[in-house]
Amino acid sequence: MPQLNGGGGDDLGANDEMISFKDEGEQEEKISENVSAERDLDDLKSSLVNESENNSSSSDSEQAERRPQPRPDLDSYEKTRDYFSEALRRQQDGGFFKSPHYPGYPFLMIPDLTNPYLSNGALSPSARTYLQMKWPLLDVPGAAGLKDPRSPTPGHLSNKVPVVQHAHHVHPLTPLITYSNEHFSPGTPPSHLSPEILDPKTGIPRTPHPSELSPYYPLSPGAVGQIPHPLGWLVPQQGQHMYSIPPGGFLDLSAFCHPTGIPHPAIVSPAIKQEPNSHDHMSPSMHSRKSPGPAKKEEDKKPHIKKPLNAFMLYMKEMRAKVVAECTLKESAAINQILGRRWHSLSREEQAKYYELARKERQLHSQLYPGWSARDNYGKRKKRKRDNKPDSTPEDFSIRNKNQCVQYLPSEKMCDSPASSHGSMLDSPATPSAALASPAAPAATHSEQAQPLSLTTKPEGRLHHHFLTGKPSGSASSSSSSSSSSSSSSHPSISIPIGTSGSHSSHSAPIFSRPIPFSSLHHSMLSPPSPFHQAALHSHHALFQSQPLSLVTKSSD
DNA sequence: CATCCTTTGAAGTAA
DNA sequence: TTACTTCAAAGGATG
Repeated sequence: MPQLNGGGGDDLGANDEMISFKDEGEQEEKISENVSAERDLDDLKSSLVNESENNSSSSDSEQAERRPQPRPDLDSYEKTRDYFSEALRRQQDGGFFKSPHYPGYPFLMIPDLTNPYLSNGALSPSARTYLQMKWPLLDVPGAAGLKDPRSPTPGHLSNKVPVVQHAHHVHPLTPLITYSNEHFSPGTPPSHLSPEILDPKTGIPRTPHPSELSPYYPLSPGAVGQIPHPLGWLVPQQGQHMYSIPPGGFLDLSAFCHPTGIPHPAIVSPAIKQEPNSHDHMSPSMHSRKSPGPAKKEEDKKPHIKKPLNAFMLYMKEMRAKVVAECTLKESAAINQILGRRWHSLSREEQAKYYELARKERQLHSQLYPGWSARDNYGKRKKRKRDNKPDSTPEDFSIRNKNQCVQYLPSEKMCDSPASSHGSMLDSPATPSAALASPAAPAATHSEQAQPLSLTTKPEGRLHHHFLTGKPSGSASSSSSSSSSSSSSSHPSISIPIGTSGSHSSHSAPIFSRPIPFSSLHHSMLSPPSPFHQAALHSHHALFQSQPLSLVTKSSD
């Protein structure tokens, strides 16, 4: 596996995270990434707050609360990481807990309870049961592993419930685990669970090496509780916990507590949103919860099978909690913007992971639901009215969007992008010029400002394909302006001719909306990401930088 | 209560 | 083939 961190890898991983929001002072980035990040977040928050303040000036309190505690999590990021590393090491040495590095990945999902793709009123899409296991795909200790070092502490564990299902906050990657295509065989009876490879010596389940592990381990609900879980905890997303603590569970909570002692913000909210219905086929105990309703009929008929999550969605699920924790933001729209930026700032390796996961999910999905087509879901969701009316002129775009002219994210101080100091990333940050160039910036009239941000990101939106996917997502071509804002999103598309070479049309090359400074092109993946790629890319690992994506771009002159 | 908002990516439809 | 739309998650905001 790609050893991303040769020794200092950890740091890189951490940096990645921290830098994401860097906006100004990239020069000092090295010096104070934390600070920078914090500041960024603060700005972000402030801006958001301001928004709300405008509406109602009540956020003082909010600000107040934020200030005092400048993201301890970040501060302790390193520590935490180390902490975990050490813990891991200990475990590997024979420690009782074999907790994986990734708090989130190591779980097995019990298929019975969970079809992530089934959702529908009656079927809770998300209720899932997990068992801990090693994440097959992410066995890249490097960046990935450190992804969430701050793993939240299980706020409240319950041994009463061997299987804690949680609704929305499922680990994003779990679905993959569940449906791992490679080993998935539709007909396989879920009876043998054998993920638990007992350590011959200790008798304690050890986490099998990915290679020896089938990602798909159907477990019967009953069995779940019996399997001694090494860890028994999971990184709750957004405050949820799903664990199954063995009766005798020696859960050394302290080990998973936030080193700082400061509870992970996410943990604060105990309110677990449980999907009311969750499963059609669930464990007996759960069954009692749900009374077969009328809905059932429909389900039987045609359960709503959700689309498999794409890479970004997977990423979102994973990171959302973190972002939420870091910021006081609550609005998903805002969070998503942040996530979008972070996404862009991810290194190739990291993105590749998600693409890979997404790919597998799709495969799995197709295996599970051979006949399913995305089309099936069309129209199920109320159609957004956002569609621009065809006739709407480009300027209209401002209209549609909204009502809320909320600028969710503050412009990251522009895109002065750090000049991409390192340009390494996939998206290499746009060169300032590019940003500037963006024509998009419609002269912002007030209304248009409504989405300043949007400009930001979206511009590329359809413009770029991901280097990894290589698949054209849309129109990259038209460079120009397209007039209409095409995308749904409302912003005029920016057509920034990509600088450098952009050209690569040839092999569907990824067209970065942003100039691609370096060779990225050259690895521009002709093919989907693979670990190998990652290795190749390794050299480029860079700190992610902020993304210029954004924001706003000032209007060009 | 339903939909919007917002993000990226995949897949669908229409031309 | 291109261009555009829809949906996937999420949860506060809005009508």
